[in-house]
Amino acid sequence: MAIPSLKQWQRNILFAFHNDCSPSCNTPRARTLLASHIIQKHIHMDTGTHIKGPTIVWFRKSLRLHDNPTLQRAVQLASELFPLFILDPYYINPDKIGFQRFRFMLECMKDLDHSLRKYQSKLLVIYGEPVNVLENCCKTWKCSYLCFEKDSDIYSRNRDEKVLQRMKGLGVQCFVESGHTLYDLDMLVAKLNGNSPPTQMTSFLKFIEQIGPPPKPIETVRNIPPLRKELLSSISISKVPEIEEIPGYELITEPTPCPFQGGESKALERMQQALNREQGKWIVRFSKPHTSPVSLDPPSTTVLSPYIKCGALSVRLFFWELKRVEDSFSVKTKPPVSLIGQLYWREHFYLLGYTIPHFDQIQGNPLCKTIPWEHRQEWFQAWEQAQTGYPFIDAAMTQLKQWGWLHHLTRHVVACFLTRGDLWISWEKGKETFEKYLIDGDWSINAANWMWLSCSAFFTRYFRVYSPIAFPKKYDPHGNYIRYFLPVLRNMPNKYIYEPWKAPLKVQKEVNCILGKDYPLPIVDHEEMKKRNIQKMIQVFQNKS
DNA sequence: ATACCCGTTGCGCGT
DNA sequence: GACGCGCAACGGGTA
Ligand SMILES: Cc1cc2nc3c(=O)[nH]c(=O)nc-3n(C[C@H](O)[C@H](O)[C@H](O)COP(=O)(O)OP(=O)(O)OC[C@H]3O[C@@H](n4cnc5c(N)ncnc54)[C@H](O)[C@@H]3O)c2cc1C
Repeated sequence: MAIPSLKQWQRNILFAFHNDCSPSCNTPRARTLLASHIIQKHIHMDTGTHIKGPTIVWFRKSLRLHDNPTLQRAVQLASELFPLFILDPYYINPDKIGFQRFRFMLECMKDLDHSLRKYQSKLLVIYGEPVNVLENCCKTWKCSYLCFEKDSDIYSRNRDEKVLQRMKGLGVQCFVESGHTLYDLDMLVAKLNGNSPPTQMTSFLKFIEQIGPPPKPIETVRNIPPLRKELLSSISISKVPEIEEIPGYELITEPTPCPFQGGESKALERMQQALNREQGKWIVRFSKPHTSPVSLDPPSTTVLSPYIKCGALSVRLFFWELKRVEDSFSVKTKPPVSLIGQLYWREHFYLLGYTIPHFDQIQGNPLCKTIPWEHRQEWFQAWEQAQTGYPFIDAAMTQLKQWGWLHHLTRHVVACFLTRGDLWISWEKGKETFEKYLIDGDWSINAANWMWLSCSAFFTRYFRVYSPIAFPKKYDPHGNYIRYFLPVLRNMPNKYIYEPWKAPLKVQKEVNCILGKDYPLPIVDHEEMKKRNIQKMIQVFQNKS
């Protein structure tokens, strides 16, 4: 297949756009509603006062039909519905979004498209700067309404602000619905009564206890109106692209297949499997700190994070399904270690990301301790490129790129190693790497956890340092995890699998792995760096108090 | 004001 | 697959 260049691709899309959307359609339009205003209430709001009109539902996250308040709102308003996804050039860039992350998102889009087609509709996919794309679409389709889900990260909030401005000018009324979090974040902010948000889990739990449980999921939307014929039959404008068709990704070949496929149907299936595991006992015994970082088939946690991140799975649905299972048992684990507890961690970090300025960086972030990290490019590269000489670290960084998902404790070990444990490099750098490669890469959660691990916020006991040797050895004495991701070490004897530099040359030759040639020597001495860095931490904490 | 409690997930050693 | 201690002493919340 011929791969179009970025320019060609844009041209094709614009061409298709003009051909498919002749302004001859004669649909009702609420011309009286000139002022665009945001309605931030949840779904039960009365739409009876609004005349039906052509409506765009702009999908960004929430790539699902179930429990989707934004879609429900759009369907209520629509005389004609345009399900739209915009491929924003800001994101569509292999330096920002890695192969697996982008692949996963495209699979979610394809699944959504597939579901929409059952209603004679489909996902309209357009490449371009969102504000301009939306303006074009609204003009061409003579839209009265635009519906999208509330987003909380900085880029999205700025983008959405610009969109609202532009739509106001066009007289298109916008509806912004909460849906990505358990609770509407603005409702939580209001409940703070001007107090700063909780920074500890125990305080957060008290805070939401007084609010009560999150809303129950709403009915899956089933009355999606058909898409107008010209658009439905057009191939060029609408097709969810293959990853090879995207400029910049065409030459990247998938290293190994990632075991996780995107999409709402896979998400629901995966959730069901988790709920049914050991007839629910797996759920009620779940205790996060006791799950194993090295189990791969199946992993010891749900791996619902990439689905939740894309909104292929609703957190409220997951919450209430967990609640249902828990209610049928008398003995169960509790937050923060339980699975519901994990959803509370997410909510907690979302609220912080929403309210704390510059949450994703050190500068200007009132929660983040300023630690004098020192950037060493060769060390950073060794970490990122799985060349540290510590097999567990390198195996983990290989898994990050191949699968786009790591167990929580594996994230701990590599994050600790990069920052306070060994390399003394800023968590901001590590966060960027994670953001790029993780299929569940999430602005708030990623930043919060990096601050946690680096003792920059929330957690301060800096003498608790993960050993890249002792920690994984507890779970995996034979190093099977390492052997799986680092084939070069596959035949290393158990005795040396975590510390191959200790293998005598004779052994190295026998197993065809010469240190410094086939596999790197360790870039630092962990014991030495740990001692030195704890001393640095003592300095930092003394100077501050 | 001050002391004390306790926090999802450390290590290495001793018992 | 248990637990207690030193490590050297964080910090928000509560009494
Ligand atoms: C340095 C670092 C970076 C991280 N970056 C991300 C990220 O970009 N995106 C992300 O989703 N998670 C991130 N996490 C949190 C956590 O590691 C993952 O959410 C979890 O491993 C996902 O696997 P799971 O779905 O099997 O989790 P489960 O244990 O099955 O938990 C269920 C859900 O709860 C939520 N959750 C679980 N753990 C956390 C947590 N610690 N904080 C907030 N929410 C949580 C997730 O949505 C997850 O899908 C990071 C952790 C660390 C230490």
